[in-house]
Amino acid sequence: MTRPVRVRFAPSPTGNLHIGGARTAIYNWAFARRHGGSFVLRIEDTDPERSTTENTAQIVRSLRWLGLDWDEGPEIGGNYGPYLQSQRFATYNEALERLKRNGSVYPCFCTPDELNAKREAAQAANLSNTGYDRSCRDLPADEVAKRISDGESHTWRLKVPLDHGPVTFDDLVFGTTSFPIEQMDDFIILRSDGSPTYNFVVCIDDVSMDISHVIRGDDHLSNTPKQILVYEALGAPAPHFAHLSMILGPDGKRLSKRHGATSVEAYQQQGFLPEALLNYLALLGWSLDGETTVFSSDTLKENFGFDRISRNPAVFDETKLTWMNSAYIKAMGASFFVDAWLPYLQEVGFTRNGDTLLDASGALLSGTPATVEEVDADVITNRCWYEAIYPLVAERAKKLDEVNAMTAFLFSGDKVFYDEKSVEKCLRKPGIDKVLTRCLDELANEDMLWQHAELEEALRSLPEQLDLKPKVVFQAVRVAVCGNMVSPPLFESLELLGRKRTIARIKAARNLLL
RNA sequence: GUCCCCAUCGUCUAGCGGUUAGGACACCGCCCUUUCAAGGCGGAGAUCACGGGUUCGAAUCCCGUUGGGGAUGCCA
Repeated sequence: MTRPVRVRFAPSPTGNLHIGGARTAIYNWAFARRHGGSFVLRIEDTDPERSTTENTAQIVRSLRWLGLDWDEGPEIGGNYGPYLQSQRFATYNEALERLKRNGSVYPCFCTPDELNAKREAAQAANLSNTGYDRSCRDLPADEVAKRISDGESHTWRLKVPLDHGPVTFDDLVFGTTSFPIEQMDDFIILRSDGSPTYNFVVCIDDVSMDISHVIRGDDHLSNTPKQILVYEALGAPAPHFAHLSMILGPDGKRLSKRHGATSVEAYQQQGFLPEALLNYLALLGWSLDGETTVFSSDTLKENFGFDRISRNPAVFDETKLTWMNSAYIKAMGASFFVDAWLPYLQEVGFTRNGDTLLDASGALLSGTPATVEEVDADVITNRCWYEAIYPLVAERAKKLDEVNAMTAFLFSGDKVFYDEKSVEKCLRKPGIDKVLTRCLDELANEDMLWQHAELEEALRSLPEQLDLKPKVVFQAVRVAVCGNMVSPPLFESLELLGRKRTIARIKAARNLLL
């Protein structure tokens, strides 16, 4: 009989969702979906000092943003709740009482200071085992009863069975792993303040939530034998374990804040698409076939398995993530693009008929940014125009946050922010005023359709007529209209800008030269 | 110190006894081109950490060494 697949992602809300946590969540999710099982979200908030509800909400938001869904969790409930560890203390107490009755735990009256002293002494003496010396393990029962009734501060420790033999388990990623019992410490499962510790509660929860597979970070590999001992004391079957190797920073050290952005939220803000992050993270330690790098979450769900998970730690390569993101932008299509771009438009207050002139750093020079509602309304009524921008930026933008700068010239009315270097190089040259004049002549025809093909048709012969290189002519027009020698394709840009503004800008640029 | 884990191009990886060691990112050329990109084509880049075995044959199996990571908390 194989029991139904039930997996969980159990972050502790002491910060927002970390890249490493996100990958763990993705693998849990993919495994559950692959096997038609359940994916449970459990919040490990037993440390009231560092846990906040805001962090919990942020983690939930990030997971959702990534496109993950779960079957049970704090905000959606389920048959195995509550899903906040802080609300499960009754379960932990009950389990502890059970362990007290069957003699697998004992009270320890050693103070933290004593323990520290012993530990330091053991380390100084180069002892092979620097764990607890078990001095409280065999205290006479009457003494124990008296000290407890006297109210003496004490913890509860797991009584490791000394004749147990090595603790062995088959890790789905690392294979058979074994720990000598002599190394196992009689670790604390209940603190002197009455709160249970991680290695205890995690077992209780996984048992009572009927978790079949524990998929988590490699940093828990050495905790696993401890937990197996707890399962055994409880008389409960241990789940299967799958440990995932760590994600490292570029320096080969464990990924942390000092490596820069490490939260999912930070990548979201930078303009990464959830599909791209998910794809990249999925590939960081797992491979579909060794060849395919871009694949959908459906493909992941259908193919994920532990047999193709790598055991070595992986360096997080933001360059490759960025490339992946650009691939997703190229493939997403105009409609999804506009939806994804919207928040960035709202941030600067761009609208089709706006006049927000920004300088090179993105600071407002003149004009009035639109409100969020106005941007919203504008995108709804001019959806086609916004979607027409997509092909211009799709091949250029690697991240969404770059799109505003790329298209700012479309939102500044008749004015243009001129990049000084571009003006010097492409505009302030002898004869350019004539180029612009001729250009205006060609565009003066009111009957001409203002579309890129017609515009190109109208201007294509200009270089030959003026006996100039195409580059000289078109770069001049580009700077006149866009303010910069680097811009999206010229004729498409003119089309989007419109007849009136294009002509106004070229005239303004010519006047600048005269 | 002790225990556990890991080791293929700069990076992510494929490989699971016989391959010219494959792919992707990044990098370098060339082509395309009115800018920037994108795209196409090509290139360089890995004595498979090192040393011993086993085998007709080892990146693949075994042992050791070195290096890295993790654990060793009244954190999770």
